Amino acid sequence: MIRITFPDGNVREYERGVTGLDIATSISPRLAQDVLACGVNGVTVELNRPITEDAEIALYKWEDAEGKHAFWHTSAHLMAEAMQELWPGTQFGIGPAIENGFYYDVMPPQGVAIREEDFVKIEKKMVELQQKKEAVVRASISKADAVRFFGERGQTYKNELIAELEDGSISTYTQGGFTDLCRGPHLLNTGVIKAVKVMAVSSAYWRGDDKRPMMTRVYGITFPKKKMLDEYLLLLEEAKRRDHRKIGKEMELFMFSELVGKGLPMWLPKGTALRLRLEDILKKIQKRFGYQQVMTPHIGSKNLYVTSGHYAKYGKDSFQPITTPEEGEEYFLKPMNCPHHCAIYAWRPRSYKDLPLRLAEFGTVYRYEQSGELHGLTRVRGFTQDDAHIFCRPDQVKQEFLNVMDIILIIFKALKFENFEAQISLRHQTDRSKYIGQEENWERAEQAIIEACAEKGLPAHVEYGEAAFYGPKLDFMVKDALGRRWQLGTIQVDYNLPERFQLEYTGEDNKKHRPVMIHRAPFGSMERFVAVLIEHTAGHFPLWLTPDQAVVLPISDKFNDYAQRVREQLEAADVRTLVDDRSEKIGRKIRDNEMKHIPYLLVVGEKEAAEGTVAVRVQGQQGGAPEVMPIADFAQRVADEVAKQMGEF
RNA sequence: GCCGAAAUAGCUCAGUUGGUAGAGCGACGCAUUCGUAAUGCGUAGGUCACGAGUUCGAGUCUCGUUUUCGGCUCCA
Repeated sequence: MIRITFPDGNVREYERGVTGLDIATSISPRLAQDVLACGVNGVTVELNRPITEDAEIALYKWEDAEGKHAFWHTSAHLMAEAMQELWPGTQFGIGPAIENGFYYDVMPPQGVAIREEDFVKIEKKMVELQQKKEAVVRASISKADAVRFFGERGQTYKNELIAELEDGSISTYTQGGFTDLCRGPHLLNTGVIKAVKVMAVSSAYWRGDDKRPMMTRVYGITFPKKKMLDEYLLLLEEAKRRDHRKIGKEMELFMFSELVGKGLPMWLPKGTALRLRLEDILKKIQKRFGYQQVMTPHIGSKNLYVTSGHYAKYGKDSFQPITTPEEGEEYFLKPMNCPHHCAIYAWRPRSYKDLPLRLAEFGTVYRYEQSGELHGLTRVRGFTQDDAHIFCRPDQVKQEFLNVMDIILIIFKALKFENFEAQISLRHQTDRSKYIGQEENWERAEQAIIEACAEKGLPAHVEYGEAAFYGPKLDFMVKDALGRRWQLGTIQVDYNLPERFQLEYTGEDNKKHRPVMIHRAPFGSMERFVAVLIEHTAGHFPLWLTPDQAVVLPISDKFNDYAQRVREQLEAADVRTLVDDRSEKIGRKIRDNEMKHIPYLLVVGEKEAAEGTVAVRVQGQQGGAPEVMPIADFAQRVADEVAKQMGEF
């Protein structure tokens, strides 16, 4: 008998050689039906793997990441099997499960190109194969046998993978007529894959290397129930509706111009209004936290970047220098604000009494992003960071971190960003050759970050080896409508720039010391933040942010003048309104969703015409009578709501 | 940057084997003054992204360029 420990700490005894499925069956038939994979001492394996010694076990269902992973990994094999049948001679690369589904990199036979038209064909074949309910069989195989097996089938990519594996650790999985080199784990049977959808096809280099052959990457997703697929597709539709590029256009927030240049967003009046409101709020908070606003030029001399070290590292891969009539004079568009801020620090001798010195700037920077990387407002070539640099003593790092975290959390909370993650990036645990700065300072800063997170009760996961060479950092990631993770707020410790710029302060001991620099940007960049904010709220911004708080809608042209007067009164009371003197057109606009992001609809007309009243309808409210109230009351209502939303600040 | 797809009116899109450029919405004008997501009629608006080529003839076929989209790679 062996002892099996469950996640809740329960222990049960089973026969030696018991499988995950046996254990699930012993608990309940329902569980046996739902379980997809199991974890044995932290390693995920298939359900029929015999367990031969005492172990901690976890049973994974669809709801668990591990269960989904096995499900999709097996689905990738199923898709490969389908492609092998459709296009014999297809060579297979790798086919992993990903966050939403799976993909398989394949090299179709000469003359075959997999296109969107083929998706249905692949899906049909997958369903056909799935209905055979083929068992997925694992086999351990020697390296020599593996080489022979895949060699005979012309699977050169597989052979390349095998070459890197250790003999004795190689396994294959077979279902029906398809055998794949794979570590697993997999489902026991393809029969549970009830709903399949091929999502996309694109290309990817073999092993991500642009010197290697270009393979066809086919993306798919599968579910144990048809209904779940339908729901997922609906979610994707919803995500498309929330796309910041679409809403940005609808709301007239920003634009791009081929004439101006790619990746260079321009903020339209409404977008600018929204952005300025965000900036104002942050400025207000920063003032409270002892920041000083500065302004610096958009370009800097080559020497500035040679000093900072950025020239050596990025000079060739950035926007190329601006030259002047003067021989040998070169300037660069600034890719970050730090060097300028360092220059401000060095402007005059600093005392320990000056620290922490917190310099803030909404600084527009220019980075030469690869053209294929550009994406709406989330990845652009010109953007504005809500930047600040804190120069402080090493022992002040923790307190400064706590303060910055406060700022970020105030903002995230006010905007109801709950779906964020924090990541602490520290040095590699063993290899510390690439890091600059004193061991003692690193140690102290890393500890400070960890402690600061703990003190704020912020769940953060630690990534070793992810720190920049110049210092550890804490990043805040938010998910957008499509589940993509975007880095927004960031706090980074920097030992490098103070060194390179020879920054100093005079300490209590009357000796020169080197300050620590902290980079921080709660929003990250205004562009990306607004993009994520749009997708997060689907364009329904908090009342204090939205460019138009209300539409004043005359029921007929007879009331145009009245609507105009109502608007004036509201504007005088700081309510931002939009008015059109053609009621039916407004109606159409709203129906066509051009104004669906404006929170209030104010109808003015005869019934309400008692001078000084409006009929208030909340956007999205269907039917029913609007609420009639005096104009002043509405203005008060908006003011109250805004005050409530801004109470945090 | 690489692979693939796309680009037609302000917006969303149609345009069938190459034969005079289309719709809905929007804009503008006229009429309507009507009762709670909303009227009718009309007008203007396009070098079919740009540049070459094939052809009697190109939105449609070929090549190049630009931009956008989906991926890859990269990311201070």
